[in-house]
Amino acid sequence: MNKKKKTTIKDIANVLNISAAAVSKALHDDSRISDKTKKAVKQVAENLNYQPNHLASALRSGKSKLVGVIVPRTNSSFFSSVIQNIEHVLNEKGYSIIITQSNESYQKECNSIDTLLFTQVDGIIASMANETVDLQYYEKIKSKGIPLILFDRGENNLNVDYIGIDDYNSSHIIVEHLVAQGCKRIAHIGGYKRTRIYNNRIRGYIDALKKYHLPLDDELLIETNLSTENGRAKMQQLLNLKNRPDAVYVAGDYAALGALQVLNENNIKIPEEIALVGFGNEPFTDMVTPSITSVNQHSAEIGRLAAETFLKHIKEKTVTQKLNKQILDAELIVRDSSKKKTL
Amino acid sequence: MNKKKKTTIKDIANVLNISAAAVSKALHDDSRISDKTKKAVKQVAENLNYQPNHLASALRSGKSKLVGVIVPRTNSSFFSSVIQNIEHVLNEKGYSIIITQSNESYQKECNSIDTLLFTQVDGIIASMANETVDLQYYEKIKSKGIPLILFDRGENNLNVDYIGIDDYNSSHIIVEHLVAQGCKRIAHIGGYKRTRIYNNRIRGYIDALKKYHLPLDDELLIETNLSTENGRAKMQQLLNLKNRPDAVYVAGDYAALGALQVLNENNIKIPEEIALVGFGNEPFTDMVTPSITSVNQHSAEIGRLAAETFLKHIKEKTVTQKLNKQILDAELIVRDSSKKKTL
DNA sequence: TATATTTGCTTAATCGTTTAAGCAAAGGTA
DNA sequence: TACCTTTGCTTAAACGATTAAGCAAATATA
Repeated sequence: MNKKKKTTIKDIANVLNISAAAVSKALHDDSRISDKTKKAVKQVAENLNYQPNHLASALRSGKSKLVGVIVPRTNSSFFSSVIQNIEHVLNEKGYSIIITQSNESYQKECNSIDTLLFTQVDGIIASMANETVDLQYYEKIKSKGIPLILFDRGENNLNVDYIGIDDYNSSHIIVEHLVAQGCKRIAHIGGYKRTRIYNNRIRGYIDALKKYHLPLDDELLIETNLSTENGRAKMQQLLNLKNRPDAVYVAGDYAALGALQVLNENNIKIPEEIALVGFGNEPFTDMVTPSITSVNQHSAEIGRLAAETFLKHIKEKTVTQKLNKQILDAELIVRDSSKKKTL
Repeated sequence: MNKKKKTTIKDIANVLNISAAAVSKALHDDSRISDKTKKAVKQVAENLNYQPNHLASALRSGKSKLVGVIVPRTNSSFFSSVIQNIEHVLNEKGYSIIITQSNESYQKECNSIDTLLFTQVDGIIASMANETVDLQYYEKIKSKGIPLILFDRGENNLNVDYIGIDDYNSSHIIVEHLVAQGCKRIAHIGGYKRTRIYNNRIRGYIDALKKYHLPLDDELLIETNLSTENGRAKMQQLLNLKNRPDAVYVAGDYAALGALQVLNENNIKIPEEIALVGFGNEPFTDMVTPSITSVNQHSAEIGRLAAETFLKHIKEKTVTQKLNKQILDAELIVRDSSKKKTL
């Protein structure tokens, strides 16, 4: 019904009999405009319910004030929290975010990048899909000269900012904890080695085993995509071994959940017979029986840092990007699934 | 490093010695441009890696090709799935979506609306925050003349499109199921009556009790915000009753989880002593022990319909909006928490 | 052959804002 | 009084695309 023409700076200018340029400057508190005019302009703007046309200013200034965020999925507490914090920090500086989900698909990720570039975002903050190995699309972002910030799932070769937790050390902490519980045959259901973070967790696992003089058994180190289904399958595989492990460290909570289900279905006592540790501290780790020990990834901090890193780029107009890692310490949340001894 | 100037249609025009207008038309397959020129233009566009400047076309055409989506939160499987399907449908038609989270806060919701309007979105698809009672900001959207589509949490008074499930009938199905299990004192931990969907669930609960000639006991009908914490508190409240219920229907899965925890902690047999039913079919309902019977809300369908409804508005250039409800049948997923009898 | 229509482009205006350049008036300095 | 600076604005050109209007050449119609 209200097919109201939107108010523009020209309308304001007409009311006050000044130029549109003066209005624009008044609204931006330019020093060359008198206080009297500024006050008048702002008053009229208010009266006419003036809303600046973002498209016009974006076109003219070359800045869209939009930031693209790419995540594998939003329905994980980790990514959701990261997003929330990115949004919070950026909103305060007048930026809006466009969220896209890759659903762990490389194809979808490429589409997302195209969409974001098409929308003229001023920067992209991303966590890569599991599938992603070809970095050509990310190079495309860099070649456009807009800031690219990676978090969680990153890649050294891209030479851009990266924010994440210390995956290598997290594995150490986990193995240390399990050893303290008296575990001697610790298995690892890990992610794919080609993904940096999972590779680090695997390396950390191997080195920690060495440190505690535990045997490194190939049967106990499994790569998978960390879905719940695969967690089930791989746990079953471990149970079929002649020499079963007495602890399983799973590199993702969803897969850990699958493992837990299989253990429960086989009436295996957790943690007495087999202790279980997950990764990610998803809310459900505290809901299931027994609750699953997991690693808190400091999602809020990661989101905040990613946003601030973007803002730093914008402020400094640094076009050259280089590998700049910000690594946070992760935190082990010990729960029933690995608490053999009352500490 | 690559501070490449972006290619514009002028660049293409210069290469071919034709006008920018001709290039624009060629790219849009205008019938008044020869096939030869079209082919040449597209070739050059490809060679120069031309990417249309979305801001410019949006400004000129008055269409940003962006759709705003407002949800209470993204880290629920329901909203995440709705979003995913909205995105899927809209992307195919050349639209991108901007997702914002209200975090159930009215203030944050208003900010989101302002941000989206500022970004010149072509439409808004929203599910309202629990807190929202003042509809003034939603009226603002309507007054801008852009399509507004509500889903899940809607409001009749706004007179806009609404897509959701049949909450009233869902309650009927739940009560019917519990009666079939032999339950005679069915409690309801519901949401706030002021929110339409929770009101419908409460009305459905009351009417279904009447239908099955069960007593309607005020003690057994509780309003709350459906958080896990409140689920715990209200379940405890029910346990403290002299005359305990033999079934509890909770209007949200997170609150149902809290109820489950309290029941487990008090060693109450589920479903033998007290049967439990949740709402929303969150993945964790299938993970906890016992698994929780819940209601599937057809998130994918809702997302698809919301997107298609938006597209219909755009196509028909219908500026006048009216209350147009699309109500889907919900589906009860029976799990251990209410399965007394083997059916 | 003369006129009408179609084809294939060009010109120029436009979307709403920002911003470099310019200019008159007021105030300050010598 | 003559000159310089500052103040407070205006003018006009962008940003990159779309599009109405126009026009010449080619083709069709009478």
